Amino acid sequence: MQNKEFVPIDEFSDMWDVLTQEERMYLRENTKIHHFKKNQIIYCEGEEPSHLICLIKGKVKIYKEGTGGRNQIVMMIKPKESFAYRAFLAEERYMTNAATVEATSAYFVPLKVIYEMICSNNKLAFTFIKILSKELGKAHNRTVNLTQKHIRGRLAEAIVNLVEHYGFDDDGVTINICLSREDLANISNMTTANAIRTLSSFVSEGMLSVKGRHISVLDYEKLLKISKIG
Amino acid sequence: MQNKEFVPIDEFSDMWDVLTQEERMYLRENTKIHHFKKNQIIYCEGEEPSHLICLIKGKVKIYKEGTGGRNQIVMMIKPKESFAYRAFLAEERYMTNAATVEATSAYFVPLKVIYEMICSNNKLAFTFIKILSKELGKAHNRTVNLTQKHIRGRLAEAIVNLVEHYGFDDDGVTINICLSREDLANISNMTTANAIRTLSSFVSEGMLSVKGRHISVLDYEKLLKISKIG
DNA sequence: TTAAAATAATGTTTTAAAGCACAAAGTTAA
DNA sequence: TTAACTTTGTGCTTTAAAACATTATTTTAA
Repeated sequence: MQNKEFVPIDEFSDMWDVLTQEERMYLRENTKIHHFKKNQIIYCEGEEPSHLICLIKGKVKIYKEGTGGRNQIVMMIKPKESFAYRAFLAEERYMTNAATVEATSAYFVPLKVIYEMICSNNKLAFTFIKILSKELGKAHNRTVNLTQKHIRGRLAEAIVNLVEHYGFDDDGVTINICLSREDLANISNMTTANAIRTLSSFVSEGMLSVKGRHISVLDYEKLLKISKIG
Repeated sequence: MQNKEFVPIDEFSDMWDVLTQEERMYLRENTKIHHFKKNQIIYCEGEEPSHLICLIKGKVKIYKEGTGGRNQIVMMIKPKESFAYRAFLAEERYMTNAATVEATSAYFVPLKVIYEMICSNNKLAFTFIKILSKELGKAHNRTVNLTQKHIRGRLAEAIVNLVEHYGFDDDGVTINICLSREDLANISNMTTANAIRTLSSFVSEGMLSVKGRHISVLDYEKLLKISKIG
């Protein structure tokens, strides 16, 4: 069941540190690995949740389809993070879609295995409580940011969040994620044309430099300031 | 510690059904009751969370202060619901403010008591997991609704949500909550003037009738349709 | 290696909603 | 019972962002 290329799931992400040796084995036995190409859909709104997914490598966007084909990205996932479990825990169907933004490998754990372990291991239950509480706080923040800030503030904040989440490449300035202008727009709640325009003005103001989809941050302080003022 | 006017907290809200007899006693012994007048602030952004609050009677708004004095109401609380615990579970300070919208009584339970019980009672942990998961789903929905729908859709949706949450008075049409136009605007992400205007047009279109702050729903289907189309 | 498609870039027009200003009606307080 | 204040209601003006249109530039595929 385990792939020899990869370490076992319980050693990969520290969210499983709280498991007993027995539980770790149980988790390993029930974990499978799946691979996805770039821009592949992992799950869709309305489907029944079946697995917790823990990213090994690659990047994933979680988004909701809005009116008129405009999507809203509600969160971005990076390696070691898990997703696709919320709907199950709420006893709902998926309310979001998940798609890769680059080639991706991930552990798949049946949600009933997760459920059993949450029921028998308090510490794991608390791990989920904490993750969900933090996510809920972020979601409230995002709502206010996206509804009250102007275009420049929204894009600046989106870029700041990408920096904080994915960090920089070895050069120390290039953000370690490549997104289309459309995805950038869907994170910042604006049209693609406006994302392009606003990104260009950030470049001409000397805050960023852009090479295709690679964004480098030249003046982080200024970016932060714009993201706060709105 | 208990007030004779009110039933014990564990009998009042069914979220405590999962507690053992011993835990119930422990909960009761540590619960106090507080009373608030209309428009009183219960807690503020930045404060250290100390108590879980369970509403006995009255209504509470949870809101974030936005730019330029415009607040965003992120949720409304009704009797039997609990709040003020998210920040504690996420090990953060409050990110929101809470204020009464009418005279309110509430149970106050120290969060360390809640923490102890979550750690010792898996079922209670799961209760919180489920509540948080559902809230997170709602928050994602709200984000998309508030960012993508137009004014009429946003207000219609806000009113639909109020109906679903608070229900009707005995007459079967008047929504069982009275909010200022400003609060209505702060739920639907618009200016007060636009809330007033849009509400008036809903009235002149025969969907609603309004007497001061009392809103009656005359054509729920139409309201629902507008809330969905945007 | 050309064609087709997707993505990026820019200019122009339109519009939804904010901003502003002011009046009327209710409330609260002195 | 005035006065002061808050809330509600409207009209007018401005503006931020969407919508639309068109042209480059990449990327992908045939």
